[in-house]
Formats: sequence, structure tokens, C-alpha cells
Amino acid sequence: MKIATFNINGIKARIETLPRWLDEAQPDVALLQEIKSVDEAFPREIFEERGYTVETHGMKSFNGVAILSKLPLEDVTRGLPGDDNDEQARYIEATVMGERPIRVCGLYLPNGNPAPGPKYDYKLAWMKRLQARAETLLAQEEPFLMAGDYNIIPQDEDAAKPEDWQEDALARPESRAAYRRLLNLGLTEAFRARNKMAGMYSFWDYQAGAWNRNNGIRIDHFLLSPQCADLLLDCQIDKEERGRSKPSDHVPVWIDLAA
DNA sequence: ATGGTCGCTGGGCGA
Repeated sequence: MKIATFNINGIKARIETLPRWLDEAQPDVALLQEIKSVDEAFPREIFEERGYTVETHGMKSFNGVAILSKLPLEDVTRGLPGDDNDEQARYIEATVMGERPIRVCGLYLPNGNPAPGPKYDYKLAWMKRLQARAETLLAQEEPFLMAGDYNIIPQDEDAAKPEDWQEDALARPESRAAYRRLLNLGLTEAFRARNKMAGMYSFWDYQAGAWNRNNGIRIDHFLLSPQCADLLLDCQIDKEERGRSKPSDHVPVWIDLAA
């Protein structure tokens, strides 16, 4: 089973790019971030006619996540538990009913800039809630994954120019420590588990010719529970998408599971 | 080089 994560940076702007990528890459499941659309305006027919079930958790203008799946979805939940006052649409979960059911959590972790400040406090608080959710799911000892735009550069090798990011919310020590605490629960970061080579990125800024200079960062990740990691066959980045017409500033990352 | 470029939206914010 092929599961992908893709921060599309606006469904309206990706109305041709996204279906073309789906037709070529043929993921069974696609976790989308930054749909930047309310649920009612999401063009679900485009995906349904390709055989996908569509579940969205959107809001006006910003953020928004979605799950596309060729397999049935059960127990869809929207929003990250732990703060009833959080109105930002950044999290969705569902169980993919393949031969082995897998709980998938699609997330758009807060950017957190400028740091320090209230936006950074929100990011760290959100990561604490994500930690709690991971602990709850781990206790069930079933296959699950948390994937999406983490807005975290895990290590210096995950940035072309790490010196540019030292004070940034994506790479500050508190950000990296919170991400490391997640991993230390026993989750496997799929790309690092399957690729030894550094210099692989998932985001290139639109500004200052970042793509042409390969000035990228790796911030889109798959974290797998032990039972899910046992099924991991491969993890790759569809880097070439960034060089095509009307690209998102992120590219898809995908895993292949023996499930 | 304190800029640069996108997307959503309809002015300015977010990234």
C-alpha cells in the first residue's frame, strides 16, 4: 500500500497539478495539507471520479487538511485532542481498511515563526498535544502513522544551509527537542530509516531562486508506530514535482507498506 | 541584498 503526504499550498491553485500527480504516482492514500478551503468548496468530485474517498477538515483561507483514499475509511476524526479552544484546522485521523487496518493521522504542524512569541508558544503546545495523542495510540499496539508537514528540520543535514535556520522556529533547539521526544516514544521516521544519504529535501521556498539553487529543507515526515514500521518497504520523495509547472513549494513524500 | 514569491482574497496576512 502506497501512502503519500503532500502539502499542496492551496487546492484552488493546484486544481490541475494535484490530479496529474495522483494519476502518475497512484497513491492508495494521500494526506493533504494546506488545502486552504472550507469543506463545502473542496472539489471532491475531481478525486471521487478517480476512485478516492474524500475526507476534509478545512477552514477559510488558511491551513486545512484532507485524506484521499482508494480503500474504505472508518472512524474519521477531525482536530487534535487537548484544546477545545483551538480552531485551526490542522489534524485529521482515519482508519484505512486494507488487508491490515492502519490508523493514519494527517497533520499540518504550526510554523511557529516568529520565535520566540505567541505563535511559537502555540507550536510547542501543539506538539505537546501531538505527543499525548501518540502515547494514546501507541498503547493500542496497532499499526498507525503520523504524517504531514511537521514544520521541523530534524537535523542540520536536513537543510542545505543549516546556518540560515538556527534561530528559526523550524530548527530551534526547543522545536527539535519536542520532535525528538516524539521519536523517543518508539516511532520510526520512515525516510531516515530507508535513506542514508543527506541532502534530500521536501520544501523549497518560492523566493530567491531556492529551487534552482537547491536551497531546500526536509520538513515533511512519516512517523510510524512499531507495528507499522514492521511493514515498511520503502520511503521516497517525489522531488521532480518541484520543477514542474505551477508547483507547490512542498513536494510529495510517500511510503510503501506491506499491507 | 532586511529583498525576494506565492496563495487567498479583495487589504494584508501567512509562509
